[in-house]
Amino acid sequence: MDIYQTIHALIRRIPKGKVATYGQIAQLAGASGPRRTAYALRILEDRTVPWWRVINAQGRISKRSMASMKRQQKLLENEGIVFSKSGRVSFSVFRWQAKKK
DNA sequence: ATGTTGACCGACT
DNA sequence: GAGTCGGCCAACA
Repeated sequence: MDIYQTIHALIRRIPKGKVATYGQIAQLAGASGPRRTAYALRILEDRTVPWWRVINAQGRISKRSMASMKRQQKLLENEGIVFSKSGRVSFSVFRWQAKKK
């Protein structure tokens, strides 16, 4: 099980209606930096992984393509997540708190 | 081997 | 709030 599979498994644990940041996932996975999370999403093929619940540390959707950004925001809003006028998500309300084991 | 590229982040103007 | 900058380091050419 490589680091990317670990990251995918972690993202699967994010509950509906919550979000996590790249850095948060990377840290939980023991990955060397937030960019590993970004790469893990890039190579993602598993449709069961809720990739749209991963956003950047500014509470904003990271840019890959315009189409994917719109799609991601819509998916999150369908789960009850609210975006501010400036397109940001409030972490105090929607941030996923991973349980310690 | 060497150089470039990021679905990033935090600190700093 | 908006930019810049440097650090990060695996993947890729």
